[in-house]
Amino acid sequence: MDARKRRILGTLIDDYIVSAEPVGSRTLAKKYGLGISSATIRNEMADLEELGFLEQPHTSAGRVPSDRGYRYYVDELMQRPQVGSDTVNRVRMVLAAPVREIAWFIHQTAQLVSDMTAYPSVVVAPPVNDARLGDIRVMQLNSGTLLLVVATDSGLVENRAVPLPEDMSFEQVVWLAQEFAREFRGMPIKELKDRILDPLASDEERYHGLWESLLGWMSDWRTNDDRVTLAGSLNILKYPEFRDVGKVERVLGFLEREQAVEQLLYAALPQSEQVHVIIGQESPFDAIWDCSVVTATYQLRGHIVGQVSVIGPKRMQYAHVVTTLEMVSEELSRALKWA
Amino acid sequence: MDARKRRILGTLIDDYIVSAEPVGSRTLAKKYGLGISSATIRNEMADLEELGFLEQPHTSAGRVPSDRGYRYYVDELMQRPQVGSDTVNRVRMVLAAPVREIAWFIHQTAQLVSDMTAYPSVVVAPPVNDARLGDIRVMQLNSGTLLLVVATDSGLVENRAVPLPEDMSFEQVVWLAQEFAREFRGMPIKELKDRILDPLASDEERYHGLWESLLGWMSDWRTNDDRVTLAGSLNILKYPEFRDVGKVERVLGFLEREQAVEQLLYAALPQSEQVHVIIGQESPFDAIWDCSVVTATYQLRGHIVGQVSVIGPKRMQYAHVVTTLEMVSEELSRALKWA
DNA sequence: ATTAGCACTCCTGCGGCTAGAGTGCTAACT
DNA sequence: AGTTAGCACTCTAGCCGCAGGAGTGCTAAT
Repeated sequence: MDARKRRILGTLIDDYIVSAEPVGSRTLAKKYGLGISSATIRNEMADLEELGFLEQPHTSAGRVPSDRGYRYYVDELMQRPQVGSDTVNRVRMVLAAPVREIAWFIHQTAQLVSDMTAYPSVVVAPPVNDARLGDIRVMQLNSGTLLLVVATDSGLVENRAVPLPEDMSFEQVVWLAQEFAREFRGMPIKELKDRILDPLASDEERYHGLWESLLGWMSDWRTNDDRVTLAGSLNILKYPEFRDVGKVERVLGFLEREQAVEQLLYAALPQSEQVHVIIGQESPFDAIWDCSVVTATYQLRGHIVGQVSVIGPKRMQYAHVVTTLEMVSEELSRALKWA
Repeated sequence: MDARKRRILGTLIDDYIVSAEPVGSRTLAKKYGLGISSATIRNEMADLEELGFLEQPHTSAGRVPSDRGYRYYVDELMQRPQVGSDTVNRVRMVLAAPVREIAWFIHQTAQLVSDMTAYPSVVVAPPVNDARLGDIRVMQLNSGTLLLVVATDSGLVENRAVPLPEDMSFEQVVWLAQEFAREFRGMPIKELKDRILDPLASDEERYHGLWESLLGWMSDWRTNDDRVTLAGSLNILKYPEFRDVGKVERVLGFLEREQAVEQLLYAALPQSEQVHVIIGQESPFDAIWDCSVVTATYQLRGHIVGQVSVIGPKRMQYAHVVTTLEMVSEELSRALKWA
């Protein structure tokens, strides 16, 4: 893999990323001043194909990058652009807004990223399981209905309306919730749920049915659903590789399966700082074998808690996406400093 | 418009709804035992075309219903099926779940409807403006951050995290929120917001900056955004009329414009009980001229507050959709009885 | 090692053609 | 007078073959 081969491969991919058409030796020689003739390029391209970096849709078409070609491009060739300060400012403007619930930041980020990259974006919120119980508040929606609001120490919030038990007054419930919060504050939600499911715990029976309601509700807290926010999914319709409705259906259908998405992006977690790229068949899910996924992680209190991610055709603007995600995830971590 | 013409028109539309292909006289005569020859049907179809109920894609194709044809079908011809008790039960099972926030019901309903009809579904939540201020609670997310929870009397809930003002203690904030709630409880949110925007009100300045924060936050409450929930949008990809990505983009793009959708469905409000149908070019939005929209309303405390709706190709299963929506909206109203 | 030249391959697009479906009209029938 | 059989006509979808073009691989010259 000498310098010239790298140069050719890089240029070819650059061109294919914007043109979406197989690239021929002529195009490469003419359009970009490589200083070598098309014949030489042809030879090199034949080599590159043998090495597995390029593919030919058919004999007399130009070359197209293979998964492996993209991989090499992403790992070695692509040149990351500088992120414009106006872009950074835009992100900061949005995320530096008055403090909000974490869920709000997640949504904004997804929206922002899909706007900035013109690909669909997926953002995974911090898991509830790892968080600890913060506080509980009760309010009365109307005569027969209560609203319970539970917060974790990490700023995640969940509301749930419940009927007011007939044999209890509102004040009793408030007191009960206080007791509950006092007893369990600081306990990891996961542990709390485990304990709830332990039959011994319910033996006590000391606090009426509502105590159980509270416990039952906690255990019902969807901790793994609902973590995934999708934005800009329609962006995918813009790319010619998805002119076929069947493909669109497969990809968007996949993105709606939250557990699958979460599992996919889980792969990005170990690589702490690095932005993680999944190209085509590197994915365990065949529904997105025509796609690439770029993922960055963000942090809350120094721990990685979630992912910001972009999905698009394999012919993706990797350089732009990678730098954008790096920047956004950093800004998101910063914006969550308060939490 | 004699009985036979009606019969023919009805059968033709029934067939077209499932086949999606222009229907010829032969098909009609053979497949359905109409007891008349194809020649007679041809004559009748020519009449029906002259009357504006049918159209011909081209000379030697079968006939296709026109917007007017569908309209007549919906108003006069279609036979509503009985809703199976198992279907009703399924809906009740979902909606009769332990009491939740209204937003939860809206989501569930949208999901349910798109599942049951296999079309995208849109549900509009009750407007915040019409509701009255219920209660406010404050909780501490962490040392520097508060969570405000505001509920309306109609069960709508909104959370907002805010920074704790430096010169106030948590207890002071709690007290302040109580005061605020006490002073304004029962006031329509709209009025509250108007009052907030009135410069005179802020003259008082009696309760520090946080009072203003509270007011400012109230005025920031998105009352008209966020009312629209979309579910099952991918369903549209299943129908051959949307095999073209451009069309999909137009329609789904439209559905993401919440204000537009709200405005469209607003047309359904006056017709209280009735299910409302918009066919093709009857819509003021040309993005959905290839579509039909069926809308039912639901109630909260005896008032119509929102819409449950389905969008699909003009060749829609009107009978099924109309009865389904009627049933679901009724069940939704019932499920919201507690609010 | 590079490059010009050339024969070869394969896709794409176009025109023409045919088969099939469906119509409208006419004439016969009840 | 309404209905129906028959028939000529129309229009499309699909297929074939063909030419043009793009791109390749190979060979021979530089």
